[in-house]
Amino acid sequence: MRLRGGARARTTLSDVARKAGVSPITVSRALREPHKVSDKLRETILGVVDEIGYVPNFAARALASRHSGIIAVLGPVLGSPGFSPVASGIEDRFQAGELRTQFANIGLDASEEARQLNLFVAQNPAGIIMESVAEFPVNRPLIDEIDCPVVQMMDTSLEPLDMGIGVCHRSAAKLAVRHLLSKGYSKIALLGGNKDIRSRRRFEGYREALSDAGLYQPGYVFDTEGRNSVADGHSLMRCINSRYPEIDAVFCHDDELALGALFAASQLGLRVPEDLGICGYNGLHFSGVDDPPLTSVSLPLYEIGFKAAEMLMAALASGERKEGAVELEVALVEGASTRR
Amino acid sequence: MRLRGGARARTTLSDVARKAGVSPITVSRALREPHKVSDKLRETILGVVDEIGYVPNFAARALASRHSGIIAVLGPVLGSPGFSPVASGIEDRFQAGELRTQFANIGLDASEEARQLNLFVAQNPAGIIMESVAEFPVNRPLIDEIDCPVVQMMDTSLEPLDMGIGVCHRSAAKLAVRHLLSKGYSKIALLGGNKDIRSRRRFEGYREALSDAGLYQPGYVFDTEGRNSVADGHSLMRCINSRYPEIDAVFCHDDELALGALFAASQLGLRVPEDLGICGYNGLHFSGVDDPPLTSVSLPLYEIGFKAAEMLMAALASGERKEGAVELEVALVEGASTRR
DNA sequence: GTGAAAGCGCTAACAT
DNA sequence: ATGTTAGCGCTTTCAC
Repeated sequence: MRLRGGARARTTLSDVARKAGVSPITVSRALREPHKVSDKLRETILGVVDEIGYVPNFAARALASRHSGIIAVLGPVLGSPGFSPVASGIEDRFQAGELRTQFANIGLDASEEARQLNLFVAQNPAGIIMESVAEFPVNRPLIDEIDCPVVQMMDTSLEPLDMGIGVCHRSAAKLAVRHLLSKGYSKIALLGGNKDIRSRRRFEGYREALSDAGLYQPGYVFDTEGRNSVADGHSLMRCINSRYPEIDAVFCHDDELALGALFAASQLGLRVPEDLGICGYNGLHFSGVDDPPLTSVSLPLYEIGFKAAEMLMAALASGERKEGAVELEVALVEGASTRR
Repeated sequence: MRLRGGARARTTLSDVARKAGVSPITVSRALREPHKVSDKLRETILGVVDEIGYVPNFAARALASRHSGIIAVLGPVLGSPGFSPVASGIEDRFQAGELRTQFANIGLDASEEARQLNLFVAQNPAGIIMESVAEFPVNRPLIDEIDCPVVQMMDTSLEPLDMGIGVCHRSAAKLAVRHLLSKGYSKIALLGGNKDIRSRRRFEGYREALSDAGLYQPGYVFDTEGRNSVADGHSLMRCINSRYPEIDAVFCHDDELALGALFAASQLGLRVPEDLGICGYNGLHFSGVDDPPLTSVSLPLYEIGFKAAEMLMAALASGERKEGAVELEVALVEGASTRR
């Protein structure tokens, strides 16, 4: 397989230098550190760059400078609605800087996490922001070896690797369940899986809150199979209703599951919130599609992304791998799906 | 800002070579073209690689070999449900190869398309797969300059750049509208924007089909504002109902808009399909959340992605930039939202 | 403020 | 099947 392109040689820094009558390094400076070059020269150089359409070669740049300018962002479900605000936060913070972000999906598998980490290490990333899926710090040694700052996102319950920012999923889940209890619901199901560490923390919070009230029922925990959360919530809710008609509230692992549950309830003739209380997780907005509007645990998703980026930049600026985890607050936003 | 990592020097190919008692190029071959190295040597070398934890430096590799091994995938809304099967098709085809795919969002803006193309050119991609958003081939000169094969996805109505694969959105839209007409609907609205070239093709198909029947009404075309299609469909449908209660069917730009319209209809007390026919676009599955199940124009999304990747690999194997567009079939999948 | 020299880590091309 | 040589295009370091 011929992976190279055509015969046409790309223009290089030297081409620009020759045409501008300066040395290559001056062109390099004009492009990366304009203030270090005299106004006159800079103007000439940038003119030539434009004229001959010079595009820098990132591989050469990365090789010579020992950094690629890439910030690697690793997460389990980058395409999910819940991740989207996080990504926006990250991109907004890096906006207009010299760093480029690159996203990679690691699914729910610690070994894929390791594989992707290795792929990025090969690229000398400037930094890594990750939402780890490993329950146990199996990839800890790998991360320790990495020559760049690492920010661990989303979950503060993990043993921190370098820097961390997130929420406590366990207490967030407790908050949700206690809210349901305070509204008079008592047979409360959990919808959605034991899939990764954050899910398990939510499960723990759910179990603790119910155990405290003497109402925990292992049979009321329902795992999802697929990834299309709305449809999952829908089918799961139907299944719950047929097998455990006594259940009077559901706490869902994410808002899409909750939305699916809401649709199913409506089709089953269950009144929400009278017959069934529904509480979601993440605090997404469905602009009226959810009728009644869903109660949800609102996470500062955008802020997590933004601050993760900020911590990374601070570490890069100082040149140190700092330690320290930041925990942000969550809030229960009461809609109409739990009011009674 | 110190972008470099810590002081620890990364192990290099030469380190491996020294330890294994061979020359660097032999290590390089053992890693990339194992069959060219004797079994014995290969075993020794891979042992050393494992032992000292050698990770190749992609920048050096890219610089020396003049290709980065990256396949750039550019599209307007990579996170959308409609794009997801396309991405799977692409990734499945490249699975286990030496090429890595890298995705980038270009939004709905031809200038962002140009910017991203330039960013990738700087990385010497092995190939590019793109879903262009430019109505006019403004980026054509840029693409002509690119030293690698380019596959244009989704829309066969564009002047082909190198290779193309997709469907004819105009006739697909016609198919949908004719279906609605055949079911006895006559006041048919169009939901969803004039945002990119594919949207406009659908609009053209819609207009043609209705004009042929003498039923085209410019006022029945409704543009969306936002990106959250379900919510958009929902609010737009409510607005349509209040302003044009006579409308008896809607053809939606995508299935999520259609889903939103379906929810709104149900809340408005409109019976689907009796009072209102709804037809979507893309052929996604909502597993029972859509009740009644939506009629939709089904596109071979996965196949488009898979074949785009295939065309690219064929071009790489032959070393030529081939020309030629492939048009795939679409099908109208009748649900219960247009049956009457 | 500008330049010369050296080399980042790897692979292509050409030996042997 | 393995090695030698040269160089990819840029940035670092140090000199002026």
